[in-house]
Amino acid sequence: MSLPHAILTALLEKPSSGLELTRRFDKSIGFFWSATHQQIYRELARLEDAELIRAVPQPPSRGQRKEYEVLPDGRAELRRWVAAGQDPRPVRDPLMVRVRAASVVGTEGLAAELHRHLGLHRAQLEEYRAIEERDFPVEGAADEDRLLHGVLRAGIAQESFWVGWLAQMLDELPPEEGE
Amino acid sequence: MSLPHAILTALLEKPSSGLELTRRFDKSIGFFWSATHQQIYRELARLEDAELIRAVPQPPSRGQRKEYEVLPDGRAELRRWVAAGQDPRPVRDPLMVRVRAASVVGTEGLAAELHRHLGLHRAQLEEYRAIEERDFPVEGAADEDRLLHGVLRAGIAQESFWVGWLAQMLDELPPEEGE
DNA sequence: GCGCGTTTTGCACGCAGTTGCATAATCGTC
DNA sequence: GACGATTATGCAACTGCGTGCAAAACGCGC
Repeated sequence: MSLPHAILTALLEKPSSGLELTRRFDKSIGFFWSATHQQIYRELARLEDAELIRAVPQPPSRGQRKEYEVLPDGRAELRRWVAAGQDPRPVRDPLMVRVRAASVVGTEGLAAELHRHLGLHRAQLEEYRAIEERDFPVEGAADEDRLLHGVLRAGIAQESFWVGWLAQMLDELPPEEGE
Repeated sequence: MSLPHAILTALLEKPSSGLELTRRFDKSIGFFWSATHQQIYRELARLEDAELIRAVPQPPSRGQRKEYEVLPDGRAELRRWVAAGQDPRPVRDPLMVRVRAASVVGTEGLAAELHRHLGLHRAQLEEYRAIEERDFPVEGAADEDRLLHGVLRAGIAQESFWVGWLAQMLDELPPEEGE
């Protein structure tokens, strides 16, 4: 259950409304924990219920912005969670299943799909690299920055791996018609 | 929705009962698409309903082994699925969320958790390497084998990445008491 | 100041996956 | 041949997440 804690983190970085959060997720935390706006609204309501966050006083009504901020209990809960243990979640990679299936029923149509993924991962890699240049231009920063940079480096390494792996697989794959 | 196709693949490699499937999942396909026995039983029932697989004739009763095999329609469906497109699922990595949270509320307790993960990934890497030595001792095999070896190489690369990344993060992290 | 699109929040439903428990057959042991 | 442990299948309830849709406020144009 990481979503509530991802939201607490985002709100500590900057108090926001549901929609703002959704947008910030799309280009930072969401790289590692994606969430739709409904998930976020639901979770904000739960966190407010649990009194870990609160909406800054405003006339509450539907369709009206509600700005949330983290309460002391929320910060404490996040601190507790950072130290808590949690096993890595089991891997679930449809592409690997697909390749395995192809080894049984034939590789027809597989190359195109690998190609498409290659493009997607290349694009993501570019995006990460751009963020790195923008946010971490020099080495030797503060502890806080080193952690954030570390997370970004993980993303870059993962995407680099996929780009390399997909290229190699496409190389080894018997060519298809219409390529 | 990869589970039914993972099961079809496994059944094509070798007709099996539900429990056998569960066990084979735990040490092959399950590395990339884990599943519990309940998921597998439910999915087998659905696949049988859809007439993609069938139970080889036996006195059907509870607690009695039911061996399943893939029907022609099932093989066709799997072939169709291999060529189908599917976007990579959004990443969901609790550990990255945790590190990011730590950059806001402090790293207390984080090192221990990173250390634990390092151990787990090291162990998984060992397991993959053992499988590689056992199943793919030499290069230049058949197409089918090259695909399977490719999937395994992906697993090895991922685990290697984690081991390296975690070691570096632990290196950079300020040391804690009681380490 | 009225209509209309946009922004922001939210509900309802369904599916995939997990956990806990139940039930039936089988096998070993004394 | 009775008992308990193990094997094998399955049901029920719950949770997290995704999709589709609705509803309230706001902003803009005329």
